[in-house]
Amino acid sequence: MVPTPNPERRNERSRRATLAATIELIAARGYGKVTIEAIATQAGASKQTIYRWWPSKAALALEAINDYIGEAIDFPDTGDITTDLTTQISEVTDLLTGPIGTVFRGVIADAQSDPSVGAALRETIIEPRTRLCEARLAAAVAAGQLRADVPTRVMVEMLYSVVYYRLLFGTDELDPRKTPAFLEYVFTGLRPLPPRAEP
Amino acid sequence: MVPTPNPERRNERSRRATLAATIELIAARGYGKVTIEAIATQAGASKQTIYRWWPSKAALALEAINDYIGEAIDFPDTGDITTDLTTQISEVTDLLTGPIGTVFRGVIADAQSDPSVGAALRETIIEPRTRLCEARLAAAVAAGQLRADVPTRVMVEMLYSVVYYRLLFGTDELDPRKTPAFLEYVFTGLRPLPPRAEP
Amino acid sequence: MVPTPNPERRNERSRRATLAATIELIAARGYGKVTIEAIATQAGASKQTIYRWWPSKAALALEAINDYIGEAIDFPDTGDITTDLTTQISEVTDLLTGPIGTVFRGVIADAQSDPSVGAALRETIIEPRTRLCEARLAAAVAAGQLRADVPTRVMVEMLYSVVYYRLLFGTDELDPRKTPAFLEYVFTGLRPLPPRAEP
Amino acid sequence: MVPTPNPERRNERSRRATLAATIELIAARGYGKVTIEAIATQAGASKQTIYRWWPSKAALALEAINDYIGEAIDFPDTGDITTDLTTQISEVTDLLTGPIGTVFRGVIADAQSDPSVGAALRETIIEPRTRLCEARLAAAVAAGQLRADVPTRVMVEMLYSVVYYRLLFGTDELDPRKTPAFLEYVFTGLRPLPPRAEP
DNA sequence: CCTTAAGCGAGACGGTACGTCCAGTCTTTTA
DNA sequence: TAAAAGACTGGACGTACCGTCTCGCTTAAGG
Repeated sequence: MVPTPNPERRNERSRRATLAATIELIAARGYGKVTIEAIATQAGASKQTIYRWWPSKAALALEAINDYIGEAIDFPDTGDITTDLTTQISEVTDLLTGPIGTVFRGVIADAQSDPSVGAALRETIIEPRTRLCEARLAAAVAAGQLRADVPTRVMVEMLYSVVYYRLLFGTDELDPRKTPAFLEYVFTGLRPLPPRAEP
Repeated sequence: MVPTPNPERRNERSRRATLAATIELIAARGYGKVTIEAIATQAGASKQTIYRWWPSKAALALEAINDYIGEAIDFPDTGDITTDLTTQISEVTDLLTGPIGTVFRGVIADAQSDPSVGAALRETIIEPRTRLCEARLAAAVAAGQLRADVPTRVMVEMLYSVVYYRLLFGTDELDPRKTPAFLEYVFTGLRPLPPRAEP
Repeated sequence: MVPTPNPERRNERSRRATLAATIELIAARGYGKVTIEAIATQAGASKQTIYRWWPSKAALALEAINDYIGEAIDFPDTGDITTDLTTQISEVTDLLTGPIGTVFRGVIADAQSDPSVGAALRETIIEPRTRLCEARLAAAVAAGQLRADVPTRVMVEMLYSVVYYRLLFGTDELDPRKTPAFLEYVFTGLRPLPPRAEP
Repeated sequence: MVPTPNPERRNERSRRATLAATIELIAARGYGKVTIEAIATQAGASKQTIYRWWPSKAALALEAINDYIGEAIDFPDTGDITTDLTTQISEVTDLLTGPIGTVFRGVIADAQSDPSVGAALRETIIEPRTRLCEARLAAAVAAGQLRADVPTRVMVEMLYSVVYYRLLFGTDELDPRKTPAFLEYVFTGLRPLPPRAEP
């Protein structure tokens, strides 16, 4: 590593080229087959410059993702939690179906062996978005649209974990069109539906 | 690789030592920091012998896991699906909290870059157990304990994906004691509970 | 470095190719412009293999020289020290005019910064040949052809240092035809010659 | 390199500090272990400034040597060539025993790979001093103290090459007290001394 | 019983990428 | 406009593993 460089003097062109090269190469060859040397070459940067600003390929990929998806997209709030979650989960599913999905899978993979990657992953991606989602869910609870006795954090996990399960295990297709049905299952539960009251 | 070795002449002692070394080393140092050379040394085997029987570290780890957990544990069937799933999910959670969890996370990580690892993972671990679970769920559906209009495959994902989410992201503690409450959420759904009918 | 490899299992073909590549490349590009990577590539060897057997480029070059010039050429002994030294010094001059000269200059250069190279240079090249020369000079002293009050080691230095001076500084041409005159100067000294006795 | 800087605006303090740092660091760590970056840091100069005025570490070292030893010391002329050479060679030996010796060895080393360093070395150090020495030797020849049929350039080499041989190979100690005996060998030659005429 | 062919431990090999270091250039700021 | 500071490209360094390859040694089977 390099001793505490000065961020003000950083070359922005080199930074952008490096992050772009990271996504391009990973999307094209797969995370595991991309080396830092290849990224450096593709970006027209030197390895030293990369190591000056990022400690690992995973850190690079993580920043590339964050740059790509931009500011923490505000959670939609139309007043109806079902509508809003459908929108949101579909968007996430869409995103993970494209090149970012490949990059993301690689970062999650590296996080399994490198705790600092796991921490960075949680801090820069998972937790901020989880908190936004929790806030929206809390509002829905307050509006009487959701149970008050289920921790919002657990709700978030119930809503999103299936997406990651499919992303990582490849057992089922990631398809935004499945979102509404899935949400209905989560909201209504798996118990048999009671007979509708007759009018 | 070596051209089709003869499994009958295989040295069982060497095989066991290798699988044991795999789990020990991965549990001790983490999946990513364990090399095949280290496993060979620890097992008193030669690298050649390992490559003769396993194509990759992930394949080795996968077989080590399967050997460790033994026969596909039959899904319990007490007649009550809640009881049975509580038992089963708690057991899985327990397992993934120990050394096998570390090995498993490594295999999942490698599966993200190597499709053949993904396939092997699904075929030897995920799918067989998923099918057992689906069968039990189908029985519960038939017994009127679960909705008939939700694919059992989706039910399995809803029940287990949260465990893997926590395992891989480390956002929440893996704790078997949380299983009953979680099951209640999944079965009853997140909508507010209707007021109990007065007696 | 690699932990004490077993010389018996060494690949002789690889060793020869590496030493040959060393001389070829240094002769073609100059010592300083040759990298170990280039030698490895040219020899069809891997860097690791080179580092397994040689600690540095200089060590490689030194062994290449020794292999090239073969066994310590016995010092000639015709009975006449002038004849023998003429032969010997001319041969050394010839050798240093060719590719070996370039390699040799590089090793001497590295010896200035790396004491272990200096030691190896003395032990494998300088000292063995110095001792052979001293032995021949001692015989000449015993035969009354040379002064007995000058240490043979100093004689060796007086006889050979000019060759290295010219090799390293490039102040004067290295030309074997200059050897007889030079020897006459060293043997007779720089003082004016006394007038010959008339017959 | 920078296109022809204006020497008049040069910062003399920076120049001195750089040359001083060069000698200090090389004396302390050895020529090969000193980098231009280290010299810049030690001198409180920037790398750019160093590259503006010197093309290489060797050029820097060469100028440092020349600054250190000051004006080309005039060759002494007492009328007796033996006395004068003893003085001169002893001084050179003394100089090369100290820090300048280490710097000098480094420059000679670099000259083996970089012809421009060799040229600079000859032009700024070797040749000027050689010419002074040749002039003194020519005077001695004219005075009948030395042979007229030996080129003075060869005499210079015979007188000084042994010093460099010992400096570069480290085969023998550089000791000014050995100078008189050595001179006697060179002047009288290695042939056995004829019996002194009886009085 | 004795060959013989396979699996085995050992470890050297060609390769690839690692993360570091320094050369030499370029840019920004200060005096 | 020189100089200090230091980020930059480029490229070699020496290391670590990969997956392949010989090499003897052991071991079980078949002639």
